[in-house]
Amino acid sequence: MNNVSAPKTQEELLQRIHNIAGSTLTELSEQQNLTVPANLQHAKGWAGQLIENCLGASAGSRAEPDFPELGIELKTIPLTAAGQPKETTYVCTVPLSGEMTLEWENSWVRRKLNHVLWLPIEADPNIPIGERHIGSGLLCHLTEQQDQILKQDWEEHMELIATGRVDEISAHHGTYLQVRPKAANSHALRETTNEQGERVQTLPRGFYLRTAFTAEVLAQHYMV
Amino acid sequence: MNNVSAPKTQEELLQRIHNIAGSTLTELSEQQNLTVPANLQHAKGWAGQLIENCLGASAGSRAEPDFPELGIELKTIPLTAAGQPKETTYVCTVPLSGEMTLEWENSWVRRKLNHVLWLPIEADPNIPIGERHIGSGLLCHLTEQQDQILKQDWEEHMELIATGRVDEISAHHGTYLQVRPKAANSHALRETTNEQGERVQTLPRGFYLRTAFTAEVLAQHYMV
DNA sequence: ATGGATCCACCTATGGATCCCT
DNA sequence: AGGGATCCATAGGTGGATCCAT
Repeated sequence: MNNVSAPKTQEELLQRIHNIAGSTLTELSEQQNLTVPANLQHAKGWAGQLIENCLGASAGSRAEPDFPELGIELKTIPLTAAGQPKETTYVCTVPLSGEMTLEWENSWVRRKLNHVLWLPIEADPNIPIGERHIGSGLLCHLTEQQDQILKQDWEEHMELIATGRVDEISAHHGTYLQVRPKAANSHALRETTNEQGERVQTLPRGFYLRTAFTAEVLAQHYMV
Repeated sequence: MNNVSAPKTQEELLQRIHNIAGSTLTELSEQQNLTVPANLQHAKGWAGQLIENCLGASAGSRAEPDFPELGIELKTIPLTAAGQPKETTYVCTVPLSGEMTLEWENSWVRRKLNHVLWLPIEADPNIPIGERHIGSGLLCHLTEQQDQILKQDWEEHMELIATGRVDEISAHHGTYLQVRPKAANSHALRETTNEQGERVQTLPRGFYLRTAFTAEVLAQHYMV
């Protein structure tokens, strides 16, 4: 695998995005001397990591945007044949122990989402993995309205988490932001504190963006 | 069956609505000397007609509101256990031949919907028919916004109908107002004119309100 | 053929489960 | 454990079909 250096400026990043727009995953993987998996069943994050490599994102970083110097997070969006987001978008882990930010403005979720480079990728199951095309990237800040709705979702989730009631949260909650399992399997355990203040084990969770949110992000830019 | 006289004023109608609010279908049917069916499978319109009788609506009228002197249409709304409309609401037949109104303001749909007495009825399948309660009636005019959206839906449908393309309309079309089959069965036929101006047979259709519309009507009044 | 509506099979949206890499 | 995500069974929504009375 080639190690591409980090882009030094936003302009450099946008140039790289422009360069790969229209490429297929096969083309990108050849640049990286990687082979394309026959299916994504056992390589779910493959395309995302391939693109991170191509763009010089800092790999495996924690609690930081993918391009820390630029403060920009990269998110691929798998699109159906109809051009709609096919899947929800993982944002970050839900804090279940340790100190929790209780102000939306300082939260991990908001820091990740405030400045995002959205990159659509074809994901119609009829298209072989290697032949799927990369679309045009969109660099977006949250709109006022999106920020308000995400804030409300996040505050409702965090209220339950902070009071030891994370097990009451289901994926049905939240307009844009969901809480869902994020683990190797349903038996995975992580420490947290229950309503009585006792240490107990629970399933690890992540924050996810519903497709309604990402669809809206895309729609905004179709309208420009 | 008792023949209840038509209410002479809007106040009289509202008084009758108030009187039956909270009653069960068994109570109403006893007043009318009718028996409650075990299920609605072979008596789909039973509750609606029972209530028309109780209120003195003019039976089996055509192209007119249920209370012609008052200009008021009666619509029952079946509610799920969660208080949401369970079914779409039939409005009227789609004109497939003869002269067609092409102005929303004069349309049959708008004349029926502009002034409606909505009457919620419990319709949770776990509740036996006779034990289902009548709710509180809501006498409503269309709001400006509802009128605009219905107008747009209706115009889009009528454009296709008037140009002989009714078969291109599916129930997926329309924000609030749908066009769906309205017939004894899928083999029923009715005369219409195709794109070439020839007389052909097609399935009879009706206009229906989506549950999104009736849910909004109810929600407006919860908010008052 | 209109007015009163509900039935029910299908299909799709998605919630919960899972997978790889570092 | 965190970051990259997609898989897939199933519940729920609803589109098309149907039913009775007049």
